[in-house]
Amino acid sequence: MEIDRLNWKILKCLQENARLSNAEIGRRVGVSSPAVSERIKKMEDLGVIEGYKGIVSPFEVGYQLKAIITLRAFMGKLKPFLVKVKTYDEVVNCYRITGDENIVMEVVLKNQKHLETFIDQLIIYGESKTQIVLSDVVKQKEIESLK
Amino acid sequence: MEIDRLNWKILKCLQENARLSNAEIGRRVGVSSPAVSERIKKMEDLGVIEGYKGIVSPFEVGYQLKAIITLRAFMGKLKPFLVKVKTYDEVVNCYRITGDENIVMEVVLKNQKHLETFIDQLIIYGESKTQIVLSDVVKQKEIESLK
DNA sequence: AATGAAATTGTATAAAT
DNA sequence: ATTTATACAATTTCATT
Repeated sequence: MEIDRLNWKILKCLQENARLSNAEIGRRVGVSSPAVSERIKKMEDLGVIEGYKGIVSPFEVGYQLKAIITLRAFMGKLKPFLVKVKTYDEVVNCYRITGDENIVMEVVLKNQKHLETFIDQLIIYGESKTQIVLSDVVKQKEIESLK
Repeated sequence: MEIDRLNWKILKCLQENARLSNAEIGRRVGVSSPAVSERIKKMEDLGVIEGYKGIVSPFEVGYQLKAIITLRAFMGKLKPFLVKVKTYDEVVNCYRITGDENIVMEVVLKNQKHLETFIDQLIIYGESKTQIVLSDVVKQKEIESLK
């Protein structure tokens, strides 16, 4: 697909604030609202835009801890884990990766006790390593046009 | 703050599709649109809602590789890195963590060559380890009410 | 592919329960 | 704190260029 300069401007607006009206986006990028609407629809249909997410602060709703947990799955345990991990409310992101560890997860937790019970659930699937997140340095940075 | 059942329903709607109108959210959760509007505004003001992001597919816009890169910073190099990392378009998430490594990053890249040039930029800051992402198992899972 | 105009729908503000 | 009423604004559809 051809993402022209105008579409990139629209994507920038939507990545900054997905609840902007088409009219407001139109004003910012210099076209009419039906034009914005049509371009957005096309990018949705083509999968360039995957969706629009309201970002909830885990901290403000009671998740006081964030951790990065890697898992080195036991033989035959990777596939069952890939199914199970989708059911954990605590896991906000999970990737299958190359290397000694098979899995890396970003996890939100209430407190140490919650962390302990969560890690206990992992032991049947493999060896886990936990690193506590001290701070978010970069948070869901916008995707930009590659040069 | 008290997030009641109604606010959780509204948050669920917004996390699924941030571009839903207040009227549509009202229909789904069973209240009028001004009620939705006021509750959303309050949650925004309190920081429960951090924002609304349009999600762009890195793959569809030409980033063919995703990697998890950890960095063990050299003495005195962590702080300069924390400043520098915010300027990299490739880094979509970056956390400071406990443990041997100080930093973990989620990075999007065009291809192997791009990965190489990116990693080369890191060598002045510390020792990096790169793991290629094979698949997204869980992707920006919604935050749910803790029981 | 973008605009302009008409009909529909949504938003914001106020007053009232 | 939510609803209803109202005025204003935005969205969608369609005809036009």
